[in-house]
Amino acid sequence: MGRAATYDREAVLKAAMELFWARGYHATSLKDLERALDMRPGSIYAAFGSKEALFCTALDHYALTRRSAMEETLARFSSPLDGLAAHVRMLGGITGKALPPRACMLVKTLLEAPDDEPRLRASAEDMMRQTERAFAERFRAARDAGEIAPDADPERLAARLQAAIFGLRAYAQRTGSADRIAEIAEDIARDIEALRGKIDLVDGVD
Amino acid sequence: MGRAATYDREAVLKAAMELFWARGYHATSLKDLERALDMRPGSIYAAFGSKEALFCTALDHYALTRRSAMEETLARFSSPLDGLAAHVRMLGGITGKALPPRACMLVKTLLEAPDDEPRLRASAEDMMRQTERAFAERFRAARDAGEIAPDADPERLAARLQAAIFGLRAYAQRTGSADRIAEIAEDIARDIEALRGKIDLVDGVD
DNA sequence: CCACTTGTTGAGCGATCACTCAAGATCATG
DNA sequence: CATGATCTTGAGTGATCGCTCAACAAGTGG
Repeated sequence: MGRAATYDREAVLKAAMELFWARGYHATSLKDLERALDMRPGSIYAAFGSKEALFCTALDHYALTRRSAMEETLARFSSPLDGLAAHVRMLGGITGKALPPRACMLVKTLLEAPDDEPRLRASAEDMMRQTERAFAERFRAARDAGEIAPDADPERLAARLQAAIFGLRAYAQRTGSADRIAEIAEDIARDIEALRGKIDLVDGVD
Repeated sequence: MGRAATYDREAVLKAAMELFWARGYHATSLKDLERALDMRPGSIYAAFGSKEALFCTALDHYALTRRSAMEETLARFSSPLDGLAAHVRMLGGITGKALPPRACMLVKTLLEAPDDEPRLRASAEDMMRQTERAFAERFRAARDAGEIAPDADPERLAARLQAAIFGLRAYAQRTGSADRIAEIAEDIARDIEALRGKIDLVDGVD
């Protein structure tokens, strides 16, 4: 059935993701990719079609990786609120260890992509919306379980959480201080847990 | 004394800033700049030296503009805490009006600049540090005035606030909804004002 | 061993990149 | 008006961009 491919697609995608994540779309040239993937241009184009398509595939790979890490964390807690708080602490803690102190690749893509590159932008926006929806579902579950006030707005809480995480990760790229980042993550996590306290102000006065 | 320059340096810088802000450093070509500035390459290079130098100058212009807007807002309040809260509300409110729903240019630059472009990155980081220091000073003033708890950490609060603003602006680029952005800004502003309440938990129980 | 299919290679394509510089345009002054 | 100083112009520089494709390599089935 012809010659077998000599590269490991998973490993290649991971290398491409790492390079694009570190340098961004425009600042990454095919020469850089050839070196990082140890592939010649013909092979790259046969495997992925174009630089843009390769980037989108790498971005997908990134989103899937991060999403499964998040769901793993969330699943470890029966309380939705505790799960979300743990997720934020995880994001603040891994910086400098498993993850480089680098902003979210989706945010970097969103901020880098000009209006005339709609595919990259739309791809990043779409995955962000998915994550935000997952946040909203957890907040809704917390509300239904009576963890937070019944008049709490899950969508608003989800938007606020996502914005806070965007900021946390962007700030992580600004400073090298792992301690500061862990502090900010801790603050955000406590704000989530504090939603439990606000329920007392509403109907805990009986 | 020779020929006088035909362009208005202030207007040209503003146009360059707008273009770089919208499209980013790498995605902005000299052809784009020639069109936006209505200048030919020779004039651009005579006036600014290089694309990188022009970007840095435009970035300076951005930082100065935003910084003066911030100080104007802060000066309208005798309470440091109220000033900071108003600043955040201002950032959330102008989106879609005076300002486009676009992430902070400093953040965009920080996230776009790879490690081999240290000048852009260092420039953006430096201005961010200045803003963060200004935040810390206001929090310190609030503490000295007894507005917030005496054991509050101004630097930590400043870092958290800057991260929150980074996130707010990045999220603004993700969604077109001015209402959502205003809501998030309102949440952040209330968190700042709520620091006043926490003082009661410490020494307000007498 | 041959025919066939599929993967890899890398020189090289046209386009575009940031940038230069000799020539021309436009001032103030003599 | 002539001169000198300064600014503007835009064709053109070499380098690099993303990408192609004919030639070659390596596998399978007969």
